[in-house]
Formats: sequence, C-alpha cells, structure tokens
Amino acid sequence: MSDIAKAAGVSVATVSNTINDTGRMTEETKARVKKAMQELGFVRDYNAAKLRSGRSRLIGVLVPDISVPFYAEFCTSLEAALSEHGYLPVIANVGEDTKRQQTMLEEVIGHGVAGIAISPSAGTKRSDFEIASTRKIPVVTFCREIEGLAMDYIGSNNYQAAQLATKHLLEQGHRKFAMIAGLQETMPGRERKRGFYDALKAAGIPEADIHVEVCGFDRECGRIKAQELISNQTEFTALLCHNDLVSVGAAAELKKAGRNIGEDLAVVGFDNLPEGEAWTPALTSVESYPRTIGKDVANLLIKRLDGDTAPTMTERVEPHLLVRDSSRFQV
Amino acid sequence: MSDIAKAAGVSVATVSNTINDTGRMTEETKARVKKAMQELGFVRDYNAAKLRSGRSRLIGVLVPDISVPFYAEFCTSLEAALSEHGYLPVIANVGEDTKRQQTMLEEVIGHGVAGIAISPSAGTKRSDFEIASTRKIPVVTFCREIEGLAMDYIGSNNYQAAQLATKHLLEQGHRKFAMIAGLQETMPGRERKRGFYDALKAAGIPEADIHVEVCGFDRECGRIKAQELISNQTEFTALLCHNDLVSVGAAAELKKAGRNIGEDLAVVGFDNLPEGEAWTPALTSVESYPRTIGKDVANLLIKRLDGDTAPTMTERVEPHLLVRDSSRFQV
DNA sequence: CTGAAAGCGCTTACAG
DNA sequence: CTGAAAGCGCTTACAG
Repeated sequence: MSDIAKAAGVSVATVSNTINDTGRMTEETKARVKKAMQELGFVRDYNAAKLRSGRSRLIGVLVPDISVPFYAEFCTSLEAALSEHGYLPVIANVGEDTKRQQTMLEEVIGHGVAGIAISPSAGTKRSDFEIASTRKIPVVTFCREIEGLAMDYIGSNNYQAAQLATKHLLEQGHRKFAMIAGLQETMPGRERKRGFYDALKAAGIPEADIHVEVCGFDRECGRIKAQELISNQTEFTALLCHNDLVSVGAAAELKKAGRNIGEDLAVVGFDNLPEGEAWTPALTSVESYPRTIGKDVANLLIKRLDGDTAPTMTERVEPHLLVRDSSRFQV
Repeated sequence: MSDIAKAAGVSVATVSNTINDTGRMTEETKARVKKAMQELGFVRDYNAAKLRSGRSRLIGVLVPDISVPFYAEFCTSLEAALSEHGYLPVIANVGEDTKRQQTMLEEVIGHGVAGIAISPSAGTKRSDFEIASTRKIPVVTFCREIEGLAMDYIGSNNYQAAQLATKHLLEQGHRKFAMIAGLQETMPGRERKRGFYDALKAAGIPEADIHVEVCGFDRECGRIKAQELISNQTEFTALLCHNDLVSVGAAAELKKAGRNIGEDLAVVGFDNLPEGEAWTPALTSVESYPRTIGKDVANLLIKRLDGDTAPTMTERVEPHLLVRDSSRFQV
C-alpha cells in the first residue's frame, strides 16, 4: 500500500480512504490512486484490514455433509446471497459429531470469520456457542432446531410438512399406515414423526394401524427397514419415509417383494430430490426449500452483522406437497 | 497472547513457541502455558499469524456450481483431505463466467489463501493466473483441462470414458448412433464427443450413421435435443449423452415418444448420478470418481505448499463403465 | 531454554 | 481534503 501511495504521490491513509471509499478526497485524487493500484496489481489484504479494524468478510458455514443434496442446494444459495454483499463462506463438514463441531467452530473463529451459519449436530448445547458469543460473533442456526437454544433459527416446518403428507394419504383413502422415520435424536426426525402421528390420531386411526420404524437418513436404511416391514408382514397401504433417499431405498425393496407402488401402495417422502422424481412411478414428496433457507440465513446473518439487535428469531419455511404417481391413486 | 503470557509468567515468544510446538522449551513451561490458554479461552488468530509469517491455512476453491452433484461430491472429499492437514476451504461458485472467475480469484487471494483449487471456466487464459503466480500461490486446476495452460491438472479421462461407453454400445450390436454432446467450449464437452466419434470411426461406422447434437449440461437441454432428434426422425438405436442429467431428460422425452429404452434403444450417460440409477430402466453410466479427484487435488496442493517443485503434473483418473438395463440388451 | 523488540499490511483517530 | 503515527495479534531473528 505504501508503494502505491508513493506512486500516486499521496499518503497511505489516502490510499486506504480510496479503497474504502470513505469519500474524504477529491475525485481527482481517487482516480490517481486507482490508476496506481491498477498498474501495480494491488490486491487488498483482508487479513491486515481485519486485524486492525476487527471487521471481516468471511462467514463460517458448518454443515453435516455438503454432498447431501439438501445441503449442497443450501450452500449454493447461501454463497450467492453472501457474495452479493461481499462475503465469502468458509465451509466445514462436521458430520454428526459434537466434538468435531466444537473443533471446527474454534477453527473457523480462529480464521476470523465475521459470522457463523451452523446446522447444529444432535446433542449441541447452548454453552457450545459461548466461544462465539464471547467474541460477539453472530450465529444463525438452520435445519436442526435445538430445543432451549434461544438462537436465531431458520429451517423448514417439519411438523407441518409431515401433516401435509399424512393428510394427503388420508384423503386418498388410506387406513393402514407405516412410517420409516429418521433419527429421533434430531429435530427433523422427531417433528416429521410427530406430524405423521398427530394427523393420524386426529383422523381417528387406531394405534394398531400405525406402524413406525426408526432409522438413519440414507437409501440403505430405507432398504433395511422395508425388508423388516415385509418380513414382519406388517399391513399397510401407505408408507411415509423420512426423506426421498429413504423412499427410494424402501420403494425398491417393496417393488421387489411384489408390491405395486402407485396402485395398492402409496409411498411419500420429503425434500423433493430429482432421484425420487426420476423413479417409476415418480415419488410424491414434500419440498422443503433449501434455497430459500440458504438465502434467508445469509440475509439474517448480514442483518445481524449490520448491527440489528432485534430479538432472536425463528423462521419456519412453509413446505409444499408435490403429489406424483406414487400416491395419486384412491384406495 | 500477552494476557496468557502474563498469566503463565512467560513472554509472548514462549506462548507462540508453545502453540507452534517449536520444541524449544521444557515440558513444564509448555504445560503452564497450555493451562493458561485453557483458562482464558484462547483462540489463536490465524490472520495475525499469516500477516507476520506469510503462511495461511485457507485454500480457495473455485467451482462452477457446488450444487451440481459432481462438484458437491468433489468438495466433500476435498474438504475432508484438507482438514486432515489443518486446512479449510473458502468456496466460491463462479458459474461459466471468466469475469467473475477473475473477481473471485482476486477476492480469495485478498483473503490470504495459501493455495487455490479451480475448475477453470471455458475461455480461461494462462495470464488469468498471473495474479496467483506473482504471489507464488500454488494453483491446481481440475475437471476442466485448458489447453496450453501448463499447470497442475487432475480430472477424469473423458476421452477414455467416451470410448468405453461407445465400445460397449458397439459390442451390443448397435450400428446407428446419436450423441447429445456437452458445450464444445469445455474440454469435457470436446473430449467426450471426440472419444465417441473416434471409437465409431475405428469400428468403421459411416458418417451417415453418426448423429451429434450439442447442448448444455442439464435435464432441460437433454429434453430439447431429444425432441429435435424425434422430430427430425433421426434413426438411431444407441444414444450417448454428455452426462446423466442430460440422459434423464432425453430418456423421458424418448419414452414419451414411444421408444422402448432397454429394448430397442440404448441410452448411456456419464457421472453415475443416483438419479440415473433410480430411473426405469436404470441408466448405464460411466463413473468419473469426483471423490478421488477431490482427494488428489487436496493432496497435490498440500505437496506444493510443502515446497514440492516437481514439474507440472497432469493426472487423468481412469473411468469405469457401469452397465445397467438401459443398454444391457443385444440388438 | 527464554525474552525484548521489530515488523507483517492495514485502519483510524488526530492534527493540520 | 490529506498526512504522520500508533496499533491490531501474531512470529521471528537476535541476544542472553
């Protein structure tokens, strides 16, 4: 910076003022400085700036696994919104591990991020974020709502999503239900199951006709749980799965076992993955809008960084049911 | 750091030496310092460290779009390998825009990254990387090989992949071919087309029985080009598509038009997307190993950062054909 | 084995 | 409107 100050015949303070456009100098001076920057190929050092000013343009993003389509979509949308405001994401995959989450939180703070977006691992406690709050680094949580955390949160309304799906199945005339629910240690796992259950109870479906299996989040566990349903000869005409990955796995097993999906068996999932739509029959799904969530998380974070001190907010994005051939028929 | 020096009754130099484990002090001193760090909740400031030492633990990652499954897988694997060595990725989506690529390159360098992994946009020139080479920041390119760039490159062997797929189709007895090729401004677009074409010429297939359409990379353009093939009444029993997204789009149109995929028409794609496998019939695909590429890029970058000055290297990961129902039949 | 001090590249009161 | 100087939190020769 002193090089370019020399070249332009001004002081370094003037160079800094030009870069940050504090508007304290004449257009003529600015132009001269900018010309020198061009010629010398100047690239501002954000690190040094942050060291002095305390302000940073990096945002820490902690997700379980960015290769999961939901998070990939989320990150793309978050990155786009951040970059519009001059911010850049530092992304870390933390899996389902609170230890690693703590390490990466520290790591990302060590790198001087201005704010943090995090989908907290199951078992996260309020105190895990002390390291950020001490430093007044705003944190926005998403997707995994943790009870009693009292922090900014944006995610889809999982309870409502499950109710939508279940009511649809009831409307199609189903009376015997099964669900392959996700990990009950996570909020989406619990909420989707609760929505399913509540909708059935409200419709007067007896316990005996509601069967729930619990598993993880992938195709493989859909397959395994479907096999169990088959070998236990559980009776059901409607199957709700925690997400479309589980749906695809379960549907494949059920098809193999001779069930006609879309004719005598309805299968419904969540998250609207292309994979479910590509299936034959196309699988009904509840869209949960990862792109909306990504954009909203970015904007909330930026608002907080701009000094917004409005009370902690919780936003639950409204889901949308996409009825496809796997559940369109009437029983 | 001076606080913890005071607490431990040592100088800041000793604290720094403890953190960086330069091994210059007694275990006893180290223990005392570490205790003070714990108690005061010390988090090292990488920015300040980088400012003084010039060393950084951030890696810039520039991809077209992280929500494309191939790149999502790539990034997960890259991140895992980087984080094993204490590095963290700063990720930017640059689309297909060399202007934005230049901006983000500068941005990422401004944030003090130690190295850069980039899938260069079509039209990237050697001089676009001057900004990095001037600063001696190692750059590893991937997926998009740019001719005459003379830089480290890791990607899949697209030519070989297309040959694998085409030879398979020849072996199944096909004699009339169509291809929906990807953008010819990109190396994968050109190489997959060239591999297809060369394999057919080598087998003595006449020009008249080779039909090539060129489009983008998504389902929609697969759909559009398939419609064109149908309305032009192009004759073919084997269709090769630039990737599985295109395959799915094209296959859907062809099915609608009454073609029996897997019986009188073979469809083959690339990248082994779950979506293609979920299709009925399951679509044959060539796996191109994004996770291997991600890991290798990370390791090469780290080698370069460790001072490896071996000549520029090019690695082309060998592809693998996955034959599924869409092309298993004999003509 | 440990400490005092300079300096990395910026920003920011403060003075003029 | 512009400049001189201090200081952000580290690392690193250098001295002891």
